[in-house]
Amino acid sequence: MINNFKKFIRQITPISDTEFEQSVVFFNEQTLQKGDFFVKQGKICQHIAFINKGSLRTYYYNDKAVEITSCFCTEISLTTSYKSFILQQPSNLSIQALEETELLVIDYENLQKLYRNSNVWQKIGRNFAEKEYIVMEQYAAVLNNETAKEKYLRLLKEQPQIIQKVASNYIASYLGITTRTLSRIRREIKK
Amino acid sequence: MINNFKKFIRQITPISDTEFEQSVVFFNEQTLQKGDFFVKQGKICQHIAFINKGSLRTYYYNDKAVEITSCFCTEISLTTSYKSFILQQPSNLSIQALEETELLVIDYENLQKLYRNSNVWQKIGRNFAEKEYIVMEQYAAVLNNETAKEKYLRLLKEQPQIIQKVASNYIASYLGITTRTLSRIRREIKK
DNA sequence: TATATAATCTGACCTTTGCCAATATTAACC
DNA sequence: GGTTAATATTGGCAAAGGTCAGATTATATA
Repeated sequence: MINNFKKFIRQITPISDTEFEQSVVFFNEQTLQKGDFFVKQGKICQHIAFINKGSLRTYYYNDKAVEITSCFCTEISLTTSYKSFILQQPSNLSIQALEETELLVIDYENLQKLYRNSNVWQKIGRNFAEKEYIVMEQYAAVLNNETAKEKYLRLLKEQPQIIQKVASNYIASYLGITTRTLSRIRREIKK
Repeated sequence: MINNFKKFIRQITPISDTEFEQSVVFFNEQTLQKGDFFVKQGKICQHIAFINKGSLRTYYYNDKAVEITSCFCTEISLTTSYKSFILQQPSNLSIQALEETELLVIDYENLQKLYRNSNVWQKIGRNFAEKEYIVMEQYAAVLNNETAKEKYLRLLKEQPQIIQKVASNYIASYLGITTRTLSRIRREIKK
């Protein structure tokens, strides 16, 4: 787990073994069972996690009280209820394990410590924010420009594992469509 | 202009007059006339700008070659083609002045210098990325959950100046609707 | 294996929005 | 002030996608 994390970090920026060792003590291993929550709506999100194994789903309730999946988080990436974490305000998102999931977790205070004391960690933090931005920009462009079918085909291409693993109502809300439409699309595609 | 910028920066993080003076030499003032481009699609975006006065519109062409407005940028905030700037790859966005606009501009190399030498600027950089992320998350949630009418009413409430100032086809594409739909909505609202 | 439970799919119908072309309105310019 | 060009609105129709309830399939449990 630690090694995977080190590799992950080094894809972002060089970091010496020494500095990595000194930093990694602020992280804790955590295992979630399927259905366990990493973040619960209404609570302030205090953690960022590196996903070593497994996957999670991020969701919220919109103004019409409909559950909307906003993200599927998979191995060898980071997850958090980012807005809540940044602003230290109650989360509108919940994050729930889709299967048994191994995490390496740091809390807000310790991360601020790393930021204060290390330009390397500042850079990692900025890099994470930048990447999250790019992902979200792409997601918004898709939502704004593609038809239901196009969105589904895109997901099928870009994250086929998700479609295998995940309930269809989750997929539908992630794509901004209803299960009825999803079902229609699936039938069409079979041909 | 410089003073507005200093105030703006100090809302993000404390910075001494000395450090600010030393940093601000890396920024250049620039004025755009209505219609001038700050960024052109296809070119690598080399700059971030503080908008002291005026406003700009960010747009791109989607897969169907339809022009889509993705952002309206207004006074006392930052603008850039962020993905292009971060990855130093050709921009799919263009950014164009909607009116005469005063900018304070820094280029990529100089900003990297500031990042390298200053934890304060690292923090400013991270903060900018975080904010952009939050804005984009909100935009995606709106696109995913609201009807054409709801989106329009939201814009009317949150950025009424935009609706005054901007051509309706820009507004429509920003909201992910057609001008036909926008026109229908406007008529409805008149009552 | 039978039964209960949950997930998915489908039919019938309805609403919203898109498309295209024509018209009206506004702004720009000589 | 009249002409031109750019913007905005509208009508008619078609298509995409939503709603809801019932049918079907898959999954879990006794």
